[in-house]
Amino acid sequence: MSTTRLVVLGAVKQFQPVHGYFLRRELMTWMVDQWANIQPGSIYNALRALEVDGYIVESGTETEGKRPARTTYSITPAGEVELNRMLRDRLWNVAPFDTQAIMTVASFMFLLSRDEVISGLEHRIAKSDAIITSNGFNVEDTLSSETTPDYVREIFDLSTARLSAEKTWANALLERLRAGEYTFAGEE
Amino acid sequence: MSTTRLVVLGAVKQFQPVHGYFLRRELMTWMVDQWANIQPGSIYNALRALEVDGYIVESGTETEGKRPARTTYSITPAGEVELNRMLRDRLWNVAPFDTQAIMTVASFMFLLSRDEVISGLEHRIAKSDAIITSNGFNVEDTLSSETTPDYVREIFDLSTARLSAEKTWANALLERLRAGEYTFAGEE
DNA sequence: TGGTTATTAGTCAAAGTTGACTAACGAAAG
DNA sequence: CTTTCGTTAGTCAACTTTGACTAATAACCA
Repeated sequence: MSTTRLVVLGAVKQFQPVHGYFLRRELMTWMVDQWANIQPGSIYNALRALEVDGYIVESGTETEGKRPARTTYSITPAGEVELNRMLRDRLWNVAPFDTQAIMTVASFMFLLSRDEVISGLEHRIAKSDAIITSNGFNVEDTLSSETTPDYVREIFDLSTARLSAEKTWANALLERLRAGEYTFAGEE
Repeated sequence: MSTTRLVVLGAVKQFQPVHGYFLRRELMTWMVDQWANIQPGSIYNALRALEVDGYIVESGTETEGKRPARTTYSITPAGEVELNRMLRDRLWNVAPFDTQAIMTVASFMFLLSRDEVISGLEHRIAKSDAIITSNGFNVEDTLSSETTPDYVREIFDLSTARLSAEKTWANALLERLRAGEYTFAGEE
């Protein structure tokens, strides 16, 4: 399932009952449109698709004056399950060239419990170390291979640089989470 | 113009006359399918679209035995201009959440001259510093704003972490480029 | 020598994305 | 007081992406 659907489903959960235009504004203030490349039109498409799949339901159609009608949506129990599954997938899995997973985690981590997020981040850090090591061997192979061009090493070097940066960020966040920053699922 | 089209156009330039399946294999050994999320089907679509726009032309249709026919393509003068324009755009412009531009630069820099790439990387480093500074002010604003949730700071922090990592990578590459590593346009 | 798998080369329907467009309303400016 | 501009709320046709599918040949292996 795509980032767009995860983002829209997560936002519906937080603001339900909610209509498309509200999500559009809200996602902009979170900068989600920036890092996930979500254009307005995609939000309405995601809402329709999520409804077809039974993850959200239409919970009303309001009309203020003669303005265009607003269809509002709410999450279903199946939607809650799917949302947690998608979020958990992003939290626990690290891929060498996936730049959106960690952004999704940063934006929606509070939908999981503090304990799970802390464990997940610790696991991400370990997994990142493993990928960094593997990137090093890939660079060696690239340089000694006759079919792979040498500059492919730059792609692995960039992956390594980014994963290191994300590790630094994750460590800083971990410390703040352990100190009690932010509010997570089941708190208050 | 999208990353897919840039990547396909750049690869056509390097291997012309070239058919879709060759590009598919070649882009895989460069890991382009990984960082640019390019599936096989997208390559054939990009080739058709680039032809319609006049950036490449069909330069033949080979048939070996009773295998499926292979349509081969070559770049046009208009394609060369457009390719340089797109590449230059990625080299000289930095955006806070754009993760593909620098990957494209790493993969296709040798299509520009060594001097331009060196100047462009120097400029990218300066521009990244500016965005990092601006991210800092954005975090301040986020924390003091009543409408923007506090965790949006994590998104800016991640942007800063990544830009720093890319700066480190660019500096290391710059040193090697100044020392003569790789072969660029107009060399040999 | 016959069967299975891998490689070559691509197509296509379904799904998702893009960004320009409509259309009503409120507020500000001249 | 009316024209202009921004905001609200969403649609839609054109385009791109996805990934499962076809269909032939080559390679392996018992």
